[in-house]
Amino acid sequence: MSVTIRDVARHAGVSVATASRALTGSRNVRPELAARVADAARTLCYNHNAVARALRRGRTNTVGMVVPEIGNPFFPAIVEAVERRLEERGMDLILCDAQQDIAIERRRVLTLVGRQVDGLIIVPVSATDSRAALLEAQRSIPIVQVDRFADNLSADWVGVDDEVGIAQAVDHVASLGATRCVFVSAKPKTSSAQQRLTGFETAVHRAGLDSPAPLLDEFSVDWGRRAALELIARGERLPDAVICGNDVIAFGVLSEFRRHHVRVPEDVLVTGFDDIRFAELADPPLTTVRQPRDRMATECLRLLDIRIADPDAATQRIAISPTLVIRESTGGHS
Amino acid sequence: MSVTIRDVARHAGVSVATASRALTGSRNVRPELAARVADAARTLCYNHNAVARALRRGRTNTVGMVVPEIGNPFFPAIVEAVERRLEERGMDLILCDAQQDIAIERRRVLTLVGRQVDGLIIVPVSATDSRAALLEAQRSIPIVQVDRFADNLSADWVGVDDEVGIAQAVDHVASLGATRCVFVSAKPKTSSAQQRLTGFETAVHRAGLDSPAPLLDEFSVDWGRRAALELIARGERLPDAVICGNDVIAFGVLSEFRRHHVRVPEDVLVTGFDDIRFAELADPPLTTVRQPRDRMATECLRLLDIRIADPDAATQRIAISPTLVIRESTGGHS
DNA sequence: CAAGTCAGGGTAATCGATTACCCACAGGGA
DNA sequence: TCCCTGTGGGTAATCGATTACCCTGACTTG
Repeated sequence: MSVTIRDVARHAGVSVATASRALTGSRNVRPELAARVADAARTLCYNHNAVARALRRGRTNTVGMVVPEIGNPFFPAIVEAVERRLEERGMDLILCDAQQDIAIERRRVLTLVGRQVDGLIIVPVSATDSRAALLEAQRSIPIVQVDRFADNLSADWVGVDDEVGIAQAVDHVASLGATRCVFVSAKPKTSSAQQRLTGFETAVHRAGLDSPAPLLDEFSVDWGRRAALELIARGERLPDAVICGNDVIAFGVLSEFRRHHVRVPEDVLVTGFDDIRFAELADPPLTTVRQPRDRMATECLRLLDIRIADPDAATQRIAISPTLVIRESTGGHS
Repeated sequence: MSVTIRDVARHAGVSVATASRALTGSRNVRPELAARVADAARTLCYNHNAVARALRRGRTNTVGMVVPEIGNPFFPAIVEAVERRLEERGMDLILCDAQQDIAIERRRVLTLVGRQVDGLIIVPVSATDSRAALLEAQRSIPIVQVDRFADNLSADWVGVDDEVGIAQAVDHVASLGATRCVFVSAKPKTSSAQQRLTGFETAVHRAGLDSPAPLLDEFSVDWGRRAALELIARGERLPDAVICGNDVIAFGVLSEFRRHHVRVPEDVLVTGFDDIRFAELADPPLTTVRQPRDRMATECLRLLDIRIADPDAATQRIAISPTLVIRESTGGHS
């Protein structure tokens, strides 16, 4: 059914070795023969079998990527940046979704290893529970973590400095006169959630702000809504500012505040984290901490290159400083 | 470096055939030996080489998927639904982004073919220009198109009935008293854009509405903004309703209207298409046409199964009826 | 002119897993 | 007892491309 290099070789009247060499350019071939091979390949519509090539070469020219859940727009944004970089160098990306489930994540990772990808880029689902699978995979292929990292794992990482990012948000609302400031984020099951939480605590302490107990559950719109409802339902005075652990939470908060006629920024300041594409389209447009995705993607592939070249190179953790983007949810002007 | 089935066989003191049979269960093996093999595999941390298996079996247990641009949240939503279905049956997904570029799309498709995926699910970038690559790929593997389809291509398709969807939106605004109704969408380079356009024209005609020339460019937030600006800049009376070709355009329109103090729905009604996750979080929450993504994913895999089983089965086009979700952008209540 | 070098061709080993094919042996039936 | 069948084991072919290795002939060089 499928056209193989044998067919091409026969059609061109040369050996398979010559056909292969002509097609891949791995060695010189007399121009005349090369042309015959090229013709044969074209007329037969030859398309090389990447599986066979990968088996022989032991490399696939492909990197695998696993994200916790593709439904959170922050991840497609990273994926997009990585894809673009890979595209430039003619490599492919195999993308997998872990559906926020460490069992699925593990299966995906092992599948990618079995598929002989040249490297793995992963945003781990959990700080504690993703470790095992990564440790196992690491014995076979280079791994670079992005955005989040697993605890106690000696693997490269690139992300933003979450503590600095949250501190920027806190300092910003403090400078606007906020004195009571609540943090709505995810349970510290991921490194991001952990670091943003400690970042928040450090920052409010340093700024001398009053902060009720943080509301922690998960990075979702729905949780943002429930948290906002809870704040409203408490009946006490609303905080001056709600610092959200990421943008989707902030979306939920904004939406629920709007529904209950809590005005942002007049009554409460709200900030997010990530600067996903829709942040500037929220009502009001969301002040948030921007993660420099292109920069992250570039660094990420650089780390991967280094590790592919030398699996024993010292592991690096690169924390890029994020920037605060001020919009109307804290009174900025659009 | 890597543990192979040879190592497992040696360690268990059996032949590779037995090891393979024990591990895959492809034939009976004496329980005692099976246990030895299982032990060996466990202690050596054997992970089968999917590349070698694929080469031998000619199947990969994997489907490939190509989407026009993963940045548009509608596509990750479809991907998510497909992934979930595949996960249920223990298959993998290789996802690629075509970056809205038919050259890249072509490369991705051929890569997937070369990688021997068992089937290909694609949302074609262009109605006219995606055809060639798909035609070529079709000779090697089963293809199912989702959401959009390529012209003159005999391939399965599953999507929503765009004409019906747009008609629902038009009828809805007409029932609310709108008499002047403008369509903001993408140039008819994709089947969706084409069908939504003709759907719009048919519907306004049938409803006897007045409609200025449609504003057509691309499915992006930015175009939504520019289109809204243009409507405002014209200086004439704004239309009663703006029907958008998809949700991201509607987001742009809403955002620009808000910036210019055009009230929605009081001054203008606005509708979208797709019902992406953020549609209900827009300000005001967006009335839109919901695409039943799970249903589409299910149908899509069903079609793929049929085609894998019988490559010569008659091609099917399944148009699912979408439902209108009424929210505040047309005066509905949340 | 002999020896050495090099370019370019072919043959066959190789990557790792699966499986077609063959063989030995046990058990059953005539 | 002899033949037949079924079970479970091993050996080696196989998937398709790449490439190690070998060989031939042309060209250089002393």
